[in-house]
Amino acid sequence: MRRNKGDFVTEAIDEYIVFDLETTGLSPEYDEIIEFSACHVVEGNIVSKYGTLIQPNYSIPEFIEQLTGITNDMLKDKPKIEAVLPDIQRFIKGKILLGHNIHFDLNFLYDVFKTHLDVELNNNYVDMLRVARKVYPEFKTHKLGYLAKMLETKHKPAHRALSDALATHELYEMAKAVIREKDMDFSKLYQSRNKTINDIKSVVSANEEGILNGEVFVFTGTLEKMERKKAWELVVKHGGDIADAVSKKVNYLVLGNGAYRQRLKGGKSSKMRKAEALILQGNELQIISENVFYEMLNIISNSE
DNA sequence: TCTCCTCGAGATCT
DNA sequence: CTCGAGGAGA
Repeated sequence: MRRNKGDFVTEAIDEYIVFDLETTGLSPEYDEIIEFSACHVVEGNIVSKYGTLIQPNYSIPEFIEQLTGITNDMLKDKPKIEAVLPDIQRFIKGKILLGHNIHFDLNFLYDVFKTHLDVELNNNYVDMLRVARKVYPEFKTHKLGYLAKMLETKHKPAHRALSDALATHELYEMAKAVIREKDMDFSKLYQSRNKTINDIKSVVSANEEGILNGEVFVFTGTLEKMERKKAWELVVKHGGDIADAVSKKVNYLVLGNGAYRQRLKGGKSSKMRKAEALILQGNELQIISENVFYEMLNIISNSE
């Protein structure tokens, strides 16, 4: 499933929805949501809560029953996801979302929104995991349970949606306090080597009607005719999107001409192997040469 | 030396 | 996904 999610928020925020899910497993594709809990926080205080258990279509694995304490028996009279989705939608509408390793929860939620409401979940979000890694780099791990123990949160995570959401809320408020004390620049929390990609996305104005609209590109190998940065700019200018690594959301892997020739001799980069694996799984991803990329943009290719 | 790039290892969610 | 080590080339 192609996901067009919101953007991560780089500044400290005082109003948000902190939420957590329990699911039947780790895969948004094959597993289901069995519990949703969320709190609306304004200026550090919880002003309202919403939560519900959810009956899945398939029974819960025993491992999940053990982990969460949620049993098949507990869910047999509970509403199905379709029935509670409108309430969830109302509760989070227009708000910034906070969660621990939030992409996990966001992906599940995104998919059910798309399937049952035909809506793309595009709320902006903050990932407590990323914040914790930057604020507490000395910690040996940044799991929710470990953070809660080290920082002595009042609410203890218990692999239940509400307890974990409440712990995440406390941790975020604590992290904001540390950031203020140490005068850290919150926007820097998200800086990585990926920065150049984000820079280009924010600086280059995208053409909404561009010929690459909705297409996601990844480059591998050195390009012959221009710097990779320049190629990224071209993609964004034509309405496309760029990524650093091959994943299911990627539509095109562009091979620098050097890599293309190498491929003819059997040499393959890891990006290429990953792309081929995804294609075998039925994903609509194409591997194209640098020259074909220029042709897509109507830039005349004058070699070979 | 500097910059750009690749690759492997380890992490987090249920 | 993110980080660090190390290659390739200017």
